Amino acid sequence: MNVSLRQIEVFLAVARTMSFSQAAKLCHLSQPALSANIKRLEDTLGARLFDRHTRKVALTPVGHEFMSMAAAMTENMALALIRVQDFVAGKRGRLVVAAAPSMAASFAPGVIARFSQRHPDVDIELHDVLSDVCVEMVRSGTADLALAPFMQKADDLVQLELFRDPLVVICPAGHALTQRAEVRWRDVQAYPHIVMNSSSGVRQLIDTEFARHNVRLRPAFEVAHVGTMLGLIAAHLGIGELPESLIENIGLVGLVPLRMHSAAAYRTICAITPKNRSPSPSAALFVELCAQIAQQRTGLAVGVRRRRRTR
Amino acid sequence: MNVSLRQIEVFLAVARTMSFSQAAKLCHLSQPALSANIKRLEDTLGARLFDRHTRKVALTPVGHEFMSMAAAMTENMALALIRVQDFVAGKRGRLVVAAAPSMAASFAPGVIARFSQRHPDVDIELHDVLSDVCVEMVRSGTADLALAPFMQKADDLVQLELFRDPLVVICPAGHALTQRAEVRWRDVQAYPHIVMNSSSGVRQLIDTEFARHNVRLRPAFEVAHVGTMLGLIAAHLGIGELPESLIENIGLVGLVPLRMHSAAAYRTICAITPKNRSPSPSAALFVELCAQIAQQRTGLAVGVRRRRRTR
DNA sequence: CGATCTTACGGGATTCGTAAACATA
DNA sequence: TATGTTTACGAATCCCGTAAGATCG
Repeated sequence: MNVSLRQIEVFLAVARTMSFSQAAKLCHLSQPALSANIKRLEDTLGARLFDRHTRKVALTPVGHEFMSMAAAMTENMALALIRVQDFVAGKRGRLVVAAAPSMAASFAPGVIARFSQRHPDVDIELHDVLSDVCVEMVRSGTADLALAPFMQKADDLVQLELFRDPLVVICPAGHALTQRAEVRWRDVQAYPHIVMNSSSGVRQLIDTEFARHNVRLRPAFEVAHVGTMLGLIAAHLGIGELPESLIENIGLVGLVPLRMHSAAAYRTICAITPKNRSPSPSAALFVELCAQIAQQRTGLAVGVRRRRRTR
Repeated sequence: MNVSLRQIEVFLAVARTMSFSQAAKLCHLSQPALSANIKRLEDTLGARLFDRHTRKVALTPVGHEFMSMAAAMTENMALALIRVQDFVAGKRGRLVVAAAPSMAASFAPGVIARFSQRHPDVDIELHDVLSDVCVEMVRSGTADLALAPFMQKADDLVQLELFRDPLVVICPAGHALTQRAEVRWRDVQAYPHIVMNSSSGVRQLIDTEFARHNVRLRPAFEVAHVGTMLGLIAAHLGIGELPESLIENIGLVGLVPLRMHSAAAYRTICAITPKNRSPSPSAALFVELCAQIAQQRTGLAVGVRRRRRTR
């Protein structure tokens, strides 16, 4: 028993116009072709759907029954297809974003705001977790994408580079370093350090950089939270390095951020997606938007400098 | 945008088996043909539904979305088709039967009982109205069929003859006529008559028969209801003719029914349906059952006579 | 006679199956 | 290498449109 959607459509046209020839025009079919469609449908159902008299066409009882079914069916199908199309267009759906703490605090909110504005029917879920967890969520499929620093040796991931997130040295206001024109790793070495504990991505970056410059790290305190670090620094118990993004939206009271001179003192922030799985359309659009905003952000920074110059 | 039911079916097979080749077997298709189906579906939707790796197949997010839609759609379609099939098979539906008073009191209930037993999901509506109204209900489509006496000049109706409903003369017990071996119209003439008023089908039949036998009707009373007639007869105010069916299920107290000798003293009871409109399947089955039961009824009547003879 | 549905038949698009190519564990 | 999907191509099928036929007002 096979009833095609086309047959249902044709049937409804006849039922509405009560005429084979008019229905044929509506369906862009020749009248005999439409007749054949109805005939096939009637054959498969095993009953006549229309009583054909010479001048008029009328629904049989079976026709009436079939019509209520057919109308509901086509309506459902149309609605369902629109739903799927909206999903494909990224207008609808659910999007799970995993963001490293620094991104969750700085870059992600802006992107999410723009995205929600453009795609109000996409439910967005933001997980602010450590970089490693971000990547793990992407790998396991728990998250559609992650905003996190670049990961070495991750062949199963697509890591689209968005922008560089430089490290800054956080000092108490009036600290000796604030007098310097530029800060180098060896300048920093002299002072006691407040660092994040080793599960943090920032800590790993700092360890690498210290090692690369043959500078020894002197951790005065190992903390888990940024607030703790800032508090300790404000109390003159040491200085610390943080990604610029992490303090981007924080008002520093009695603290000064200093750019590092080293060109390598940055993390590359990426939009990370699984390589072997297709992204959801909304995820793809989200990544695209991330790239756009990252570009604008870089461009704007340059623009600001120019403005300052021209003043 | 055109998605066929076959494509949905094929898609679901792949989604369930997570394998193109296994799904091809389920769908009785060659594997390349199935691949082509999926490809076409993906093209019309504008998105991949499966991620194909060499060893395994996985649903994309769009695939997941489409699956929930597709599963619901096929399920609805299957249920709806079953509903229609049940309707076509007469297992389900609504059946409006118009029955002349005599039929509503005698023949119809038995048929309806049998029919309801066989087709419990058919809602039956019985209208016990005068013959003329019965026919009008069939003509207008208010009723699916009528059980009523044969109508002259009704080319727009199909009148399937079911059985003959003979007239009987109702006399008070001990009435002179009860002595006779057989009752003829001219025997009846001598006595005052209780008749139904002229809107009744029975009255029309009696008038015709009296005229045909050149016998004059002497109406002592014209009544509207059978009960009234029986009461008047019981009070020895006259005698009357009624179709046998009308008194079939009534206990006659102090009254005697006598068969008329005349072979023409009967009404032919028909199942009446419209000629130009297809009947609903349940109506057709009902008519068929009427014919069967009518046949059995005639057969049984003969059987009873035989039994009496063999005693 | 005219309007309308049905039947008959040739042409074209779609879809199928076989065979070969391709990709990955 | 073995398993499983994709591509290529000839063939069968299905479906459509034109033309002729049938029926009723």
